[in-house]
Amino acid sequence: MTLESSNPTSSRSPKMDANGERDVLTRLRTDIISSVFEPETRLKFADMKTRYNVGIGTLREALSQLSSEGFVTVEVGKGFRVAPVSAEELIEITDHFITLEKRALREAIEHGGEDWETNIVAVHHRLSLIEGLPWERRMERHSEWVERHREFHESLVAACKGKWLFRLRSLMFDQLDRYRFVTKRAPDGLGGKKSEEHCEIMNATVARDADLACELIEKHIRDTSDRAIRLL
Amino acid sequence: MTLESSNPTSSRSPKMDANGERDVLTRLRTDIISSVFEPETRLKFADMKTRYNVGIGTLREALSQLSSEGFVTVEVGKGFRVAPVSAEELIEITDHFITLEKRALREAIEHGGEDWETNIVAVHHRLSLIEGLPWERRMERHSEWVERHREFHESLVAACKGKWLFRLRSLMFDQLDRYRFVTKRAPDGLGGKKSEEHCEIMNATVARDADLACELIEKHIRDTSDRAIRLL
DNA sequence: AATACGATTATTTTCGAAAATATAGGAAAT
DNA sequence: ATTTCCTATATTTTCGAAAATAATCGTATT
Repeated sequence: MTLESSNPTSSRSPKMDANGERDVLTRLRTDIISSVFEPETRLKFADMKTRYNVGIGTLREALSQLSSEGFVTVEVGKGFRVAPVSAEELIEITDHFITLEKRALREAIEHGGEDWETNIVAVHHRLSLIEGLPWERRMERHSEWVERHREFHESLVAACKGKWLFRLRSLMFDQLDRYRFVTKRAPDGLGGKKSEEHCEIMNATVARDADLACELIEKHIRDTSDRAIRLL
Repeated sequence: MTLESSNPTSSRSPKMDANGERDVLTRLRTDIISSVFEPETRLKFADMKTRYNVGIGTLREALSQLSSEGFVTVEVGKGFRVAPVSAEELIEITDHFITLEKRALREAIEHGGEDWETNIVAVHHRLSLIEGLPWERRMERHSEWVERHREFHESLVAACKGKWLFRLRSLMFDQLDRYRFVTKRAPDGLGGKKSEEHCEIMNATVARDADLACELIEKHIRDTSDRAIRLL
């Protein structure tokens, strides 16, 4: 069995269309997360149609799903907008995410098997390849880093029993990602620190030290969120 | 200011279409919650189109939203199905809901004003009008009871600060509702007990006794869920 | 019998035209 | 100048036809 096939079912399947392009739902979500559209921006069908090269119906479907996920707001008869952001909301999302992530992590540590462990190490390695790069290179591949970072955190909790626990924590993670993005530009010099933290989290998790892993991950998330709050 | 206009913004707006009919998303969700379709049933567009008298695109939009909410599953190229149910999932949903509802209730008790209080009393009264009926009458108006019961629980936490807290707890409430429905037929004789519990919960909440209110509501939810688990 | 293949049917998915609705602009009335 | 009403424009929303895909069934081959 290859590592690839042992991958836990991901919350977001790749969903490539016939041409090998990511589908419009995924692309739109990525664009909102990475602030291609400012908060409150109207998402007109005419524009979106040309931008993503899909029909109106397909767009509506994607947009209404994103409204369920909280990325866009909808006012009947007046279309869709990118959801607003606020420091207050970031604080709340951070809080929920930490609670859920810690619960999920404990469950995963309790139930995870060898495949789960192995996957964590593999995914972490891919992440570290980018995090080890000098600042400029890292920035070039930022969108890739975002994806690897998401995969890493997901791999940690992939073995958690609760389906809804996983689902809710993933919902909150994606929301956090959007906020995390505002800190992208700041040339922190924290790259190294973050990379170290990821390593420590991985070690504690694989060593099945739930208390330590939870403590580390809480601090890790809280730190980055606090940074984002100050920049908001 | 009338009571009606002081109503807190509901998570689910009525969304009537031009003819005064509830929209397809709402109707479909209600039908799934109330087990009109068995779990795992395929939801074919041809059938749904005639049943709800809407176009295919509109249906797709509704169905993909319901998949975000967890009511239907989707397999690309093979359409939509009613999500499965299991005792295991019910246990998990109950657990999440209790956690969220208690947090939300504390926040609401802390921040709620006179409008919030008044609305609770009003909505509770409407609920009690049905719950006071003899068993047979109650069964006739069961779907109405479901709606009133939803409104009652929502009114309790309506003043909670956290938008996402409210959102997540509503998500879980709707899922619970689906499971709650399997207990409909059972002629329990618990109607009176439930009605009493609702009254006590209201009293504790309006009296701002957060500890008591949380204790009562936890017991209230746990009891009904346990009943449902046994019947599953 | 079992398998593989191709043709037929059933179903989903995509798309843009048409209907419904909201917005903007401009003339008339106060 | 402000409001009201009508017209023109812009935008959303709905719908079913057409394309793409999956399932079914019968026939041929081993």
